[in-house]
Amino acid sequence: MSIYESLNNDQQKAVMYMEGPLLVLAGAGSGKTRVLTHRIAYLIEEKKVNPWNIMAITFTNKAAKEMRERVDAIVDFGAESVWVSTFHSSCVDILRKYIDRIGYENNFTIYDIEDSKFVMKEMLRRLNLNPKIYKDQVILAKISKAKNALIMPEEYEKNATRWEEKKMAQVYHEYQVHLRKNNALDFDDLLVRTVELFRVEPEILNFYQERFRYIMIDEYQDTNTVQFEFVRLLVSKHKNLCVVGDDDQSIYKFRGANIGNILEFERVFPEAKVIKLEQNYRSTQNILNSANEVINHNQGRKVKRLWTKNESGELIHFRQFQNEFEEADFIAEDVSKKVKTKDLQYKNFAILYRANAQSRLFEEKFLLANIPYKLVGSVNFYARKEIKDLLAYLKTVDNALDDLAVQRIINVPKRGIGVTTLRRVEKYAWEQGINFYDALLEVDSIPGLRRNLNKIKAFTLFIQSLRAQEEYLGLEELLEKIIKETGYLKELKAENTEEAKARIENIDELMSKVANYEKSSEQSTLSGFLQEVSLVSDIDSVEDGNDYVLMMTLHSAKGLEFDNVYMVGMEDGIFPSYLTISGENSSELEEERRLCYVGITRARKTLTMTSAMQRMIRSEIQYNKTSRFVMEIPRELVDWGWYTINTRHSFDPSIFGGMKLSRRAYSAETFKPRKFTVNKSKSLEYDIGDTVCHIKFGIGKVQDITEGGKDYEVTVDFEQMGVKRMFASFAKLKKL
DNA sequence: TACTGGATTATTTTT
DNA sequence: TAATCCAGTA
Repeated sequence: MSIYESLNNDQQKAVMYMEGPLLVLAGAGSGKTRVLTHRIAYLIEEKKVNPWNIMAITFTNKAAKEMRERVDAIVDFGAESVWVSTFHSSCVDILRKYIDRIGYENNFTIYDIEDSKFVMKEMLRRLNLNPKIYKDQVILAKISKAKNALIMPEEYEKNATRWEEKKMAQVYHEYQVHLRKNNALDFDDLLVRTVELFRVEPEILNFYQERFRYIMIDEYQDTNTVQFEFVRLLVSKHKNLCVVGDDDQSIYKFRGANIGNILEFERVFPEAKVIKLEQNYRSTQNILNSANEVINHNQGRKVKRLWTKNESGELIHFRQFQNEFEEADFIAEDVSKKVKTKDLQYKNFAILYRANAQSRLFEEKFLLANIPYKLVGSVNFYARKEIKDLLAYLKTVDNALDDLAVQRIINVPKRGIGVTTLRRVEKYAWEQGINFYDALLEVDSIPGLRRNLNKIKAFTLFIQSLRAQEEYLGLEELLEKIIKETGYLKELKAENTEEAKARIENIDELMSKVANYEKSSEQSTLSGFLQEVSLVSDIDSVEDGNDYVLMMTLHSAKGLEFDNVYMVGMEDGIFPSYLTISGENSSELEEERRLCYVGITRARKTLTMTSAMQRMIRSEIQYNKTSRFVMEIPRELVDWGWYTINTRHSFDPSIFGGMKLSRRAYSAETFKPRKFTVNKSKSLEYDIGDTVCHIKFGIGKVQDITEGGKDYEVTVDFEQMGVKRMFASFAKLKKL
């Protein structure tokens, strides 16, 4: 039997249609990834297309990785030469080869948002603009928007009518000048510069047109104008384009995603064929019907109606609570109960919320209930301070052209080199037209630095010695050396706070990532590692093997699926968010509704929506109505519970006394379930009868230890909290 | 230069 | 609530 027989009719059509541009309108859970992977297989095996000529583009590394694995699994030969990558990494690969044609050097650095902000702040200061009016974030957002719409500074200037816009254009221009001078690109530039390269160098474009004869794009509804142009240029020769998307799942308009790309696909490519995939393989009938009804309240969409052969399943559960504490309590208890009684795994559950700030309470409750969880988002691993510091050292050693990296670490740890000194060096570098680091090397000729001469020399000496050693030291050893000789770790250890401990763990994790990189890549170089690291996001780290409940925003959940989903904070003012209902802009409300649709369709078996009547928001108590989205679900599809009167979960303030998490962003790392699997083989450092200490529950006596499937389960009688059972590796008990 | 405290200000964010 | 920024002080 051929692999294509397992596909339904529409899927087969989508896989086999080869006559020009194809738009696959794939509803949630309709097997779009299957279509893409099978299409790749079909091209290679039936159409005898050289795998080398096939390009598949996704948005996240995670999606790319998954697609790669699935292609590997169904294609016998040549799968590894298929180009499967994200927009951004594809562009990086192209630019590393050819960006010198448009006035950069091929070893450019990539700025993340934090870097851009830092640069922007400095720039605004230099331009003497009032930071009260010119806010770095606002300006960067505008620049990003312009870039995503492929508007260059010159054009921005031309379009500007009002005075502020003219000023804005000037800032945009300056910012680009700065980037170029530092041989740096921000995320948006990766796309913009590639398009520019294609436009000015036809033979390079031609090369890639010949190379990528068959192009496939996933999540097409979230492409922005630059991405579209990138694709359009590439396919304009052979016209073998297949895009897969769902206009109902377009949720990144605020970041420049152009829903017109999908809605007007047929206009841009008049010969295009459209195939709809409406059979859903993921969810129950009830979940699907709810999703259909909700999304039906939107105007201006391509009409689709998902159906499934799956059973109708449970009703949608809705529970309203007095306040947010009860809400979190209920969910923690519900998960716990289901895991115990129904023999489910933690990884079958996900909690989805509108904004990251909502995660805190759930973390606290899950900690207390001993439920392993992983928080996705909020702070990207590589954006954490300690990680960025160490990476900045590596960058400086690798290539001291990156002024930003040098400036970041010159006084970390504290070397007594302050802002005034830095300004002087900067000024000197500016006047001489040299790099910051090179200016540091000429410190003797910089006026007004007498007192700090030696401090600076000590720093440059340190960097030079690291560079000298880079050649024969491995990456791991190099990093180790930096950590040791800067005293970075020592300083953190001395702090002895929860936060410092979390940072130390992150550093350990970085070490293992470096080690991993060295092992997995054929020729590991410092530059290679730094590049790999610059384009990863938090969601990429979610792996199927680990057993934990996932907590994330509705946005990050796109593309994922779970047996049991909780959508929390279903209140008007939270979701849909306050700003979208107060403004009379219905298109923003529609985007929120699409977000809701995305949330609902993540669920395979059960969906629980919760809301609180009362909620503390920024130290103010808010009273919110139940979300209009909940009301848009037909009444008969919902189990309304007892609507609100649920005495069992009444709020007991004593539970919260002294239990605040030190810091949200770090706590999740502290409870990495990774440690779960690792620890099992080791025996425990404590035994029955020992006195142990738990970071939240305090001191207690071990009553029992049993060996479970993956881990030891320990029963402890705590002085304050009473008897608790917990997983050993998760609880991290310390013997006293 | 480095630290402290008061004022200020808040979505969502694949890279 | 909580993070960030700036001004004033040690």
